[in-house]
Amino acid sequence: MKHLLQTIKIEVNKKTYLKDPESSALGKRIVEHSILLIHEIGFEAFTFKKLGDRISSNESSIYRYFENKHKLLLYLTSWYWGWLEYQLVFATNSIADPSEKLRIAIEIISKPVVLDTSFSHINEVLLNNIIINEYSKSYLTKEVDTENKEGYFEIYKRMVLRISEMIIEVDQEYPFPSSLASTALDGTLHQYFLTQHFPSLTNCNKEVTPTEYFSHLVFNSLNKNTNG
Amino acid sequence: MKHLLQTIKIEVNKKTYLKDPESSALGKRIVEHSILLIHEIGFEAFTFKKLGDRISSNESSIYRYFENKHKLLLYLTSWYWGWLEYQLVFATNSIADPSEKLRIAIEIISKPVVLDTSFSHINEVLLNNIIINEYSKSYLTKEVDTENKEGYFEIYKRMVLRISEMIIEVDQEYPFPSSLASTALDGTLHQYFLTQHFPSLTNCNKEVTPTEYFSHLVFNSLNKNTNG
DNA sequence: GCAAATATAATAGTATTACTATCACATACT
DNA sequence: AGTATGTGATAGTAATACTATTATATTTGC
Repeated sequence: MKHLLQTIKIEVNKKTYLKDPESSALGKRIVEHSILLIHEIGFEAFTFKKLGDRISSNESSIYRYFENKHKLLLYLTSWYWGWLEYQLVFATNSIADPSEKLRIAIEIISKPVVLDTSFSHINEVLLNNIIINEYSKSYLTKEVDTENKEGYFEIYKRMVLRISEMIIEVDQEYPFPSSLASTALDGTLHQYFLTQHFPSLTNCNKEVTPTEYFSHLVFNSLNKNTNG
Repeated sequence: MKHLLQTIKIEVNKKTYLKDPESSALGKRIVEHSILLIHEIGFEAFTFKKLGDRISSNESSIYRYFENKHKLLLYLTSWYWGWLEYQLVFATNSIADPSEKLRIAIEIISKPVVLDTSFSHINEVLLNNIIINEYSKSYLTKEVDTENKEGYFEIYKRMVLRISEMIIEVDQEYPFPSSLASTALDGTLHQYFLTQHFPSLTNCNKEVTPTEYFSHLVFNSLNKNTNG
């Protein structure tokens, strides 16, 4: 599996970058250290100037890779969802039983992220934290409809669609498969945020995982046999 | 009820403002038009200079009411949650049956907002839209822990706590009351956002309301009698 | 191994933002 | 009438979010 993964490149929408950061050492350093720096100071305080200083490179050089920090965020988040989608597909592909498949899917999207050595310049643990803290800022903008049309959220949408299809496989009668899938995906990020900053608003913690909560939530919604 | 409401003032944390905007005509105009302008151009593009131009007043005058636009957002969002909390308490207070109480609570937090004439300078419909599009930006910051300690999110937390308590009343055994309450509150905003911008990721629309979805979700999670 | 192409770095410059400070004027209150 | 308070106008600063230009490396193609 390691060998297989080494040859994999996560495909993100080419419009997120001007020049593919995977195509050069500087590009990879930009991505690597943007994750570290955004994690450290937050997306609002993050600037290309600061990143340039950090990697002993120049602001203008970074602008040759990314139009602006918003596009960089779109790149990072797309990469993350592409990476997670890969995990999802890999883990659920061979499972025949619909319930077991959905169970594993929920586990994949809600379990704590661990480092993946296949992508050495990307720290998936910190990137996951950036997703928790910054992802919604990538779509809560006035440009969301334009950018959606341009395909910047394709991978995320595909993730929701996949989970939604798994839900339908478990219960054809369930009336809200897309909503439940999007709630699980968005809700997971939210529950992790709450454990970090508003522990009184969640029951998730070191012992109780979001996976338990969402498994309970999803499976109790399904096969209620409302006609029976 | 109208009479009663007219004497009500929604109490927000005094630290959100330097001078109470309710205390003067200019203050009310600032609040009124900040809602219109943020709704129009989004929080990122919103500046005190633009707001000053809009109300034929001066940037510096607005700075006398609010330290910065982040604090103004905290003011607006606190006001909104305070207003919604009032609706919640008013609507559920006299209900004895725990299930019915919770049902009404879910309805209150998830139904479309309509104009409340009791607060003439505040357009609750547009404010609700600002909450949907901007609320998470008020806490997805590096300052969240400090600001949380300073009480800026008290009303929101109280809302979650109230709903969580109602959940417990319906099912003492349910292991995730806080998580379910926070999922319902945050999830509602998310589902409304999806209907507007990512309709393929939700089943909510003109016919199917978030209320139906979340009622189904919550009540099917409860009283599963896992020990039986 | 050298020229040409390309990538990167350095510098400068612009418009806007997010403020702070000062002063002038208007009104309100006593 | 005199003082306090609120508001408006102007100016100024540091930082941001870029763009443009030029210089200097580095790579590559022959």
